Amino acid sequence: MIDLKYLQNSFDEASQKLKRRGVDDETLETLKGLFEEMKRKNADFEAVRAEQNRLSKLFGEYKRQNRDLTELKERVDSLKKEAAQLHKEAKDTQETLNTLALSIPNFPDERVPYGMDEEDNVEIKRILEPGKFDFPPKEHWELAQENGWIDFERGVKLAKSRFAVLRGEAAMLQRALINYFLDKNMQKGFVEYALPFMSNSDMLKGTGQLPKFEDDLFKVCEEDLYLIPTAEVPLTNLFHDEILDMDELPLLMTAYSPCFRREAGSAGRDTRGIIRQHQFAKVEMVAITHPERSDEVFDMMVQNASEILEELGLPHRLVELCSADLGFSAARTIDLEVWLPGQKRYREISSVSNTRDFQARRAKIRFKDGKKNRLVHTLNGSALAVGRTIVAIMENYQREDGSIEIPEVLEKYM
RNA sequence: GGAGAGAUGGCAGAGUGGUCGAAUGCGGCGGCUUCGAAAGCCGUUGUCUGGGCUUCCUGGACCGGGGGUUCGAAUCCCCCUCUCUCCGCCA
Repeated sequence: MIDLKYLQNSFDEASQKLKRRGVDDETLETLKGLFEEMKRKNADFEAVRAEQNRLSKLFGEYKRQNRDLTELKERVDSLKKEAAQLHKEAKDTQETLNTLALSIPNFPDERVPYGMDEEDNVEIKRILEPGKFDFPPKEHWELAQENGWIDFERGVKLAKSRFAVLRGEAAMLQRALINYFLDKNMQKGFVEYALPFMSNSDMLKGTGQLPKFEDDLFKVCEEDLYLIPTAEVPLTNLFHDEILDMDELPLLMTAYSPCFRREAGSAGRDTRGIIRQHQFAKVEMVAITHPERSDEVFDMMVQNASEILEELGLPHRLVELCSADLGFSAARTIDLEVWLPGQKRYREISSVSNTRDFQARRAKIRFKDGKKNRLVHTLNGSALAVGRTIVAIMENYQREDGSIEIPEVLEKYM
């Protein structure tokens, strides 16, 4: 959630920033108006309630002194009525305000380039040259077929479309990658967690998936539980509604999890292969930092993901997302895109975001700075998406006969 | 799934209608003591939010969540959620 005080005090600046993300001035005017109205109504209510409290205290005294209570009761009764009315109004306004505020995306960082769509993302650098092939490289689904690695039909039979089954070496490769990624992250100081793969709605509100993006989630019937779309949700919310000690920051956490996404708006996209599945494996990094240190941790996380790709021998590039392509909670995001020789293009394999205090405010994650409680910064990033890494290895390590080499760093994991 | 017990501050745990934002203990923080430490002693110590003459003063809200009774609710009533114990079932 954005800082409403900041919106109130620096409206022009704030609306300028959000306009770049497609939030119109009218919405922001409404939001600001509601905020001010809420404050006013609260003040009105509190004044009446203060008087009511004062008289109620008197009541006890009068009674002990055996004084006549009729007049006092009348006065406090009418105050009570008035307070109830004002309280209801204040609460209604608060709720309207809340609903609207929860739907506003984060302010983009000053560094974020302005853009209309993903075409306006800015490439920062390329790491490793794409390899040369003496034969036309195949796409991963062909290779999957030839090697018996992925069973698409039976995945669909077991669940529905966009589910697949990994078999034999492919399944082993997935297991190897998970272990390799976790080891790498731990070397960088991340602590490994094993987490619930379901979260309740409060947690999903904390990280920003709810209430706006419910359609993207799988919900468990009859329970207030959702399958997690990323381990970012449970990792970040580990410290939901907690006040941390400043000297335990930064908290660096990593976890493997399956990720479940309905891909509601993606009908028809990437229908072949396992680029876009309802369930995929991912190893996630999450950091909870002091607000002044989130930038350096961000760089470290991008560096870490890039290093892993480099060790795997996978050519990739870093892309700074433009304002239009930023995720809802992110102030800044760098995507890592891996080269797929079969598709002859770069595809997202990791995404590192700094949400600054946006999630922290929603999830109430704070730290003690002297006497004051301040909001932390939260960051998340994949290191890496396992399914897409398998795709990348298949396409980059394919031989002319269709067989697939295993990257050297993974040998001890297989 | 059946039966019962419970949910209070960082933790433990009192509080059954007003003077309770809440005893006490532990922990934390500050000080005294000490060469230093431990022990001991003294003091301090919840969160959110509004206002003000903004190292301080002051209003409101919060005792799992929601509603109700009452001039007044942590305390009484109703609903929900969660936790624990026992039994059953089960990886």
